[in-house]
Amino acid sequence: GEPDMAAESSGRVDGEKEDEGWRSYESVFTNQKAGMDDVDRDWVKKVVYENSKNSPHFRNEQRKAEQATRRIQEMLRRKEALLSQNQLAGYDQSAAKLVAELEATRDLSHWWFHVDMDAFYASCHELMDPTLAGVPMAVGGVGMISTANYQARKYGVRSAMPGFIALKLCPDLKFCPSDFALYKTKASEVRAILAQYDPNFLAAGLDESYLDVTSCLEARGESPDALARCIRDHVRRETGLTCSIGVACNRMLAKICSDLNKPNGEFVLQRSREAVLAFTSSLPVRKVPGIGKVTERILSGLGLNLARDLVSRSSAGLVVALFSEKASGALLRAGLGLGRSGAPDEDAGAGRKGISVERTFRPLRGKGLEAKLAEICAKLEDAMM
DNA sequence: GCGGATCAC
DNA sequence: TATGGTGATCCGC
Repeated sequence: GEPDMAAESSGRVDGEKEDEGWRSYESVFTNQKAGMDDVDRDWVKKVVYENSKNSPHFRNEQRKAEQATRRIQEMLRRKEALLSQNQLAGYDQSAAKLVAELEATRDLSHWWFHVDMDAFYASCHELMDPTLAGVPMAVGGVGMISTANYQARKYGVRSAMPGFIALKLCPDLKFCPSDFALYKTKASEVRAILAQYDPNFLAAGLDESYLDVTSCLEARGESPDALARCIRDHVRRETGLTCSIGVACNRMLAKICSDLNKPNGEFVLQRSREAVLAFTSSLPVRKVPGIGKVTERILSGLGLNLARDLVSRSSAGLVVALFSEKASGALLRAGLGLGRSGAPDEDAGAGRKGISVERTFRPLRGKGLEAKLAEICAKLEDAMM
């Protein structure tokens, strides 16, 4: 069909240009994700763009992107001002001091496991109906997908994607409505197993847990690799679910590591300063928890693409100069590969600090807005009881 | 103290 | 046809 395609694209009506907007439309659906190595990203990008470009949602995304662009330009202006006034040297000095202080807090004495269930919701449904495992399937509906199995990911279908767009990418996609009772049941089965390796393990959502296995390893006289394999086998044997495990000296690094050999794999980062710094030297900043799409763009604008760049002699001062104290501290820590390695803060998860209910609804053109508000308030009232 | 922005899941 | 919901934190007013 190639000649036909060529004829079609050259036979366009005069003055009509093919819409190339998709090339610059960086939706969240095209970045690298586990199971999506073989996806034709340009094709996905194009399909998402074609199905998005005229929607209110798209215009809102554009508004947000433009605002981020202005923020980045403002930071770059401040950088140029500092450079032209030769003020960076002072920041370089205070940054060097901060980095030294942070380095002194490095703790290599723990072994942390981050256990991350593979495509958790989708895998739960596959357990209930094994025929689902062989076909592309997503949890959710035409409105929104919360996760997709690996069959579906081959087509570019992924979490947080609207189902109607996923259907364009994969017309045979099967949907499973969410079943939180099922996920909670399976999650507690998994947690019962993990508690055998660290009774104080830290659950992060239904499908992620952090385990401090330092003492467990000593008691068993085992290597981290062997224990990770043992836990994954144990979970699979007793629940039928696979997981991936990241192993490192702190929770931040362990979390990054659990993603590296997903699904059904593990990654061990050796417990030495050299190994950690070598790791951050090739680690894209976007992999660091807390650095999202916007911060990645800002850092990229400053020429900072790898975590180690954040603490380099030439740019740590820039980070300190341009970001707030909290933000720069977090960035420098990330660059050094520092993270929490002690027992989880007692009062950190002490209690919920807020409660909210929100609903998306179609435009009401002023009519029925108060009724809608009352309805949502009633749901909030329920949630508070 | 509040609302907007950002981020994670 | 059509793009979720909850909670947390930070920051600038």
